[in-house]
Amino acid sequence: MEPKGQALQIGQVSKKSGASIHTIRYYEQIGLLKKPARTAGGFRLYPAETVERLRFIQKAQAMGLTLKEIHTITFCGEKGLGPCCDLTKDLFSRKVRELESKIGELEGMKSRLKETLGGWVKKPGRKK
Amino acid sequence: MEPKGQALQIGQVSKKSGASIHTIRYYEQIGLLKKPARTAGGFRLYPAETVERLRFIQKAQAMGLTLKEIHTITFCGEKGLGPCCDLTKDLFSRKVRELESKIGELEGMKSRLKETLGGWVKKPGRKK
DNA sequence: GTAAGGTCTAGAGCATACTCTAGAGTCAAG
DNA sequence: CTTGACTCTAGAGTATGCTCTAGACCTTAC
Repeated sequence: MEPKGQALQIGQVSKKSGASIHTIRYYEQIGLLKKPARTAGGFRLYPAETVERLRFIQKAQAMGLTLKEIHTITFCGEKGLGPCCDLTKDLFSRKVRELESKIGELEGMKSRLKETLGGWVKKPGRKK
Repeated sequence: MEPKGQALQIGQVSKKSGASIHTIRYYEQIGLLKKPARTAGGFRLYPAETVERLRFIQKAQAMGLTLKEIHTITFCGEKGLGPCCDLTKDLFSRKVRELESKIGELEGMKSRLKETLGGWVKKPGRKK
């Protein structure tokens, strides 16, 4: 295999991906990123794909997945990226239901709040 | 002043309010409940209102308020309960807007998820 | 007086996802 | 070889709202 592009240091990965250096190391710590190669001196050296991976993680977070869930789906097919098995599909379906119930909850809160507010505005200082 | 009802120990307050003993002590710690009277031996003695107050807190949480916000509104009128000033109204209005934006966010997540799912179902294993 | 059960305190632990620090070591340019 | 920018580790801190523990102490009934 030819060397595809040169390895990136953590700071470069950080800039390209938008994830902070701290976050990248944190992800490694919790197993969300594989341990990268190192220089003789101990600096991390990442392949270019890592930037993609971080972007994928960001997108998944934007879809409401937790890091744990992202970990599950990105390693379930061993490749590390993309939809790969029923596990992922199930997770997504479950997540949709979760989001729906959360939305319902929030809407309940909202209407309770609005009701309360409306009551105050209409009869300020008056007891029912 | 006549003694109105008898004082309750923390366990009784817990049972009547549904809040755990730990939670009640935690609320005291963060200032959400006033420090209660004590027996000679140091046991907390609560007036019956405390149960009401805990129920109020639960309701407020169900409306999406944080403990900090509940603290603000319940002490802004010095009485400890109910709507009392513009501060509370403002908080509620702000909260409604917050909830609306959260709902929008979740709905965005949901549609992104559903879209992704739909794509997988329609063309399983096929690259675009 | 003694036993059972309730309560006390200070502090640690949990879950999530970071965020930051200190102090030391590394790398590349000039 | 020095300088400056970058990176390293281990661990603490942030925010929210609890939840639990250990070991001691209090209360009440018998």
